[in-house]
Amino acid sequence: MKPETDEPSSTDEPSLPAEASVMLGTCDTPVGKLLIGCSDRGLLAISYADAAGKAEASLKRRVKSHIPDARFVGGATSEVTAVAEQLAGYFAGKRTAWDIQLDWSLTTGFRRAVQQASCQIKYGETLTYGQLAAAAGNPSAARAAGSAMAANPISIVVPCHRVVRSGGDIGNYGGGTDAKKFLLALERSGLKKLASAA
Amino acid sequence: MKPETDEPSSTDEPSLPAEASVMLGTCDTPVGKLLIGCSDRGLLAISYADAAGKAEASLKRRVKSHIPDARFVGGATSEVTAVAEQLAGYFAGKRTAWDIQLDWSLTTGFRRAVQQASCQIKYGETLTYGQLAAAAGNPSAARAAGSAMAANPISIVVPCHRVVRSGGDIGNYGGGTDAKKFLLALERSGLKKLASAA
DNA sequence: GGCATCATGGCTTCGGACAAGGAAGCCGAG
DNA sequence: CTCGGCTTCCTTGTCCGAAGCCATGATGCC
Repeated sequence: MKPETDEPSSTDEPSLPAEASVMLGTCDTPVGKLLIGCSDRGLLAISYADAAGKAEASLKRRVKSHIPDARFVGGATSEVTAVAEQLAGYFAGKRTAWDIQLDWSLTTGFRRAVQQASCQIKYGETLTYGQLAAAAGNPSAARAAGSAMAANPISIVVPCHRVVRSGGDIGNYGGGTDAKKFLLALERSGLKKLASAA
Repeated sequence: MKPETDEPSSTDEPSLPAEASVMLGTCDTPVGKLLIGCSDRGLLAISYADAAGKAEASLKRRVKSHIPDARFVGGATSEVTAVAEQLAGYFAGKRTAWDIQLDWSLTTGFRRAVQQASCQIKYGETLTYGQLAAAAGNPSAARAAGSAMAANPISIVVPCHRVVRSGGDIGNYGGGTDAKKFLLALERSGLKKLASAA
């Protein structure tokens, strides 16, 4: 092993394939059309689509900034359709948890910690931005937790809609407060449905 | 696999041990005392020691900034002594190549590319900063290549002393220009010795 | 209750200041 | 005239500091 290795032997990144493909797709839901992005490592992003291709361009830019050599492939790949199916189940009130491998590549640092902490909030329950910040390790970083939620790359599956203001207010939401209300109502009714079924 | 994973499943870093130990040691050479740092992944750093512990503190800071949870252990570990032995052979004019696993963790981006490219320069040969920049992928970044060499974490083994000015000038060196001259002379005489032995 | 106000913390962005260079041009010595 | 030495103006990737941003929270006032 001479040290004169061309590029690799970086010992840092685990020799990831020079070219990473990211599969893109969409999905229609009661809260609007969603963009779905999957890498070979899991679900990378879910974001709200808009009429113009603005959201998609924004998503692509974001991916590029974290995965410089990403290559985008469209069409309904199995990874994307699997996610879309679980989303359909969720919006039908039948699914209360996800069975999806997540790829956190689009986020780092405290924000990632907050986003991962939010995954602990169970279906139908809510937490305060301050409580979430505490769960992520810094009780006084409530506002930063807000920023983290705003930067959530995987809407709905990473349940940022379950985080509300401390005053009882519902708080803001990237998809609009109406969407946030809808999701929380959906989960409440889903819980009732399950309870009555039992 | 629910998405609610506490911390890991980051899919980004390959689940490295939360605590990385870095072994430190020293080595006396004709160009002065050297600091040697090894991680469990290979040789991390070689830098010129100074009378005060300034160089060591600086090295520790640098390690900390790239490997936040690094823990330093002193003493002559096998990794460090193995490096010291190869250095002794090199300064005795008997060794012309290294058999050491390198850990590039302390450097990134273009600088890492330049430093890795410099490893292609063979014993006793030299390259221009501009040529090196070209080899690293950007022919017009000669000055940036200089910065990269100045930031070289692994002196001597990553042969930044083999890079000289285009005008024929020897150029600068972290260990002092005298040390650079010494190393180049050592390698020239080493080549002659090998030639006469053959 | 509703609202203005300040405090807060992490992240992003930007502008400027570096630094182990290079090439052109100018000048005086030989 | 020619060449070494010098100045001047490129050049480029990083680092550093400052400023701004925000999906909040607690307080005080009406």
